[in-house]
Amino acid sequence: MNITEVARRAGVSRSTVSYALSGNRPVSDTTRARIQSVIDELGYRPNASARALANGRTRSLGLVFPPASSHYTDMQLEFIGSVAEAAAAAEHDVLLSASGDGDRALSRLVEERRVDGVIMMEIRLHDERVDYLLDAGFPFVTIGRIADPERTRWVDLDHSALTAACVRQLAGLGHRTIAFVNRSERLVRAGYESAHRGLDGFECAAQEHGVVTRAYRCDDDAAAGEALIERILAEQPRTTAIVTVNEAALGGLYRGLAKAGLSVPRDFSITGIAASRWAEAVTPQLTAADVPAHRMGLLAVDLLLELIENPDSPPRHVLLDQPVSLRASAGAAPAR
Amino acid sequence: MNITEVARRAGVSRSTVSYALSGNRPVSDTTRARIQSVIDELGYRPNASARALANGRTRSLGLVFPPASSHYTDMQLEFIGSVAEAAAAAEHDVLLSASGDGDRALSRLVEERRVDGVIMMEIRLHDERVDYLLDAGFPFVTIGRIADPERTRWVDLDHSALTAACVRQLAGLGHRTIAFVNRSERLVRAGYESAHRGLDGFECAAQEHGVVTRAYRCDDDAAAGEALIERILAEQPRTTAIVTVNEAALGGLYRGLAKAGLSVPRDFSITGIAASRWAEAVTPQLTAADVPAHRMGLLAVDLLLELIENPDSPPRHVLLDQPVSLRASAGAAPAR
DNA sequence: GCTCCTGTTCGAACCGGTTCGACTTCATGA
DNA sequence: TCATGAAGTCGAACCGGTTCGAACAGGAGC
Repeated sequence: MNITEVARRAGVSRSTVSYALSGNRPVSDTTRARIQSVIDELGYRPNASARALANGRTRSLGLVFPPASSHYTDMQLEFIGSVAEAAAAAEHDVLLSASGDGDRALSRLVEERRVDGVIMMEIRLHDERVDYLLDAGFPFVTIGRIADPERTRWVDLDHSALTAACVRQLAGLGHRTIAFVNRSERLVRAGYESAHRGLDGFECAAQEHGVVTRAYRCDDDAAAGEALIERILAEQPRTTAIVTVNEAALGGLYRGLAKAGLSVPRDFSITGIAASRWAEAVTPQLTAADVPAHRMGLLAVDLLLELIENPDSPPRHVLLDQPVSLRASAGAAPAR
Repeated sequence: MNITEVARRAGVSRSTVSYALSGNRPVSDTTRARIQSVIDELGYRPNASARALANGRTRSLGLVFPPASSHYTDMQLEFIGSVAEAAAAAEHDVLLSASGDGDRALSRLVEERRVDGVIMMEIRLHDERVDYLLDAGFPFVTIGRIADPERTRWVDLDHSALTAACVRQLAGLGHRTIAFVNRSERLVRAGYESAHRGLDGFECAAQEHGVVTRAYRCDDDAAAGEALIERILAEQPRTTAIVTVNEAALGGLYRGLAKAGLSVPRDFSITGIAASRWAEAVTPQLTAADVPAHRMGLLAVDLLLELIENPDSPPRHVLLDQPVSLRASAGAAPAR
């Protein structure tokens, strides 16, 4: 059941079938109807590889995400889902590529022309994958932005604005010593964008409000969070609040506080940036800026498709702000 | 930089280049070396679409997962990641397809020959997608098994054995009234396999141990879990323990118990099946069978690749058991 | 010296689509 | 009446690989 068979049964040439399907040239109504009835009868569907070969468009998008060695976060899952959904709505597929530094997987996608464009997650301030794609002239959109963001297309959450908002809120509640719980050592070292900008926003706002701060890095799991609380309280006992961007450690942070005999939010406040799922799972629920992963996925696909359609269009990007959802984990600083 | 260009520069025919690359026919060492040096110089990579068209193998696998309307679980994320990883190791790509009941997306993958085979998640006991693929004679592996599992290939966690183990453990601790927290109404209604087999295992074991039970369904979020606890305690006040297969509601269940003034595990025990990430995030940590999502992903890819290589091989499947990780949420039944 | 075999290479056909140029037909306007 | 053009269709070339059959060379065996 290929196009030749359809043409034969409809008594027309292969090109006429093609034109009837694509609409790229006029086909008479009667011919079109005859072709359509053959197609319906046979259940014909054009072969994707052949079509891609002929017109140079695969109609799939690459989604490059970090390999399993690093822990996944809920934000990533939601993001992947929304990208798949948005792509499907535009009749595109999504090709997953778990590609780390060894960018074999990425170059496979690009150089073998498996996809028309790429969405990249877990961007670093200086990211060789971005340089590679720019060099190759291959269409791409990043989630997160590199240090010099003007030449590229991206969707990003304004992490520094959000952590700053958290500090501002805590300062307003009277907190004077606040700790920052960042992502893992490995990610920070690698130059992971959101970790750095989140920290920047935190420190700037803290300085502005005359708050004493200390920043910590924390592995992406509950055990690390629990251990970190102990360390924070030992190193800076006057700490009365935390701003966290590490949602995977959240449950551990809460447990650590409980173990230390601190009740949230009476004795200790905690805020940050997290997927709403995690923010709502902990008790008391976390006052935090929710990561709009779903919206970011849709936007990334939009931007990429636009770029693929029109390769010469100027760089575009979207910087998302996000209100802090007031839940129950931040309160007035305890009297001391 | 296509194969013609490589052939021209190496002074050989296109077929010789092809044979040098594939090894499907002998090529002299000197010729091979000449070709290789041209390839290195040009950075040539064969075009994936052309290759797929010529030899009928796309070297990609489809991964069909539920659409975003239903909530994603951590198990799914880990699974997706490990599938991508295993596929990459075998030089295959993974094509995501968020396909619900309207199986447009699935038939696109299959009929347009975008993939060589399909892995399907969220299997139902009676699943029309399975019937469709069987009819089409298309290679596939399911995560979870249909009611009549002998004809198909699958990887499944033995949910009934696991929930039974949870009941057995709780019964041994003296609990006499135990509630079961299942997945959402929608999923159960749809015939979602793990929900049904989990419930079966729970009820059989309960009967065996003379335990009073009641089964509830719960939406996949914290708020639903919190509300459910209230309902359970109202409808069956003698309940002293819960078995849950709903990891997304877990945080809410804990919160509900705390709100009711019940301390875990002193006043109330809770066990179940959950991704270890969630089990470890709650306080006290959940005694539960961990979902081996990573292993399941690898196995699914193995099974599928084997089937693609050898389409006539007999159905194979893997039923995974999993020990219950003893953490801190289950204890002796309170004296009454 | 001649045949046969093996190793190596080439040309052509093919996979299943898309697209370009050219050829009919037929209606329109001068 | 005849040029003009638009609508509709066809054949051929092309996208970039793979694979089959045949050709050719050189060495072994007779």
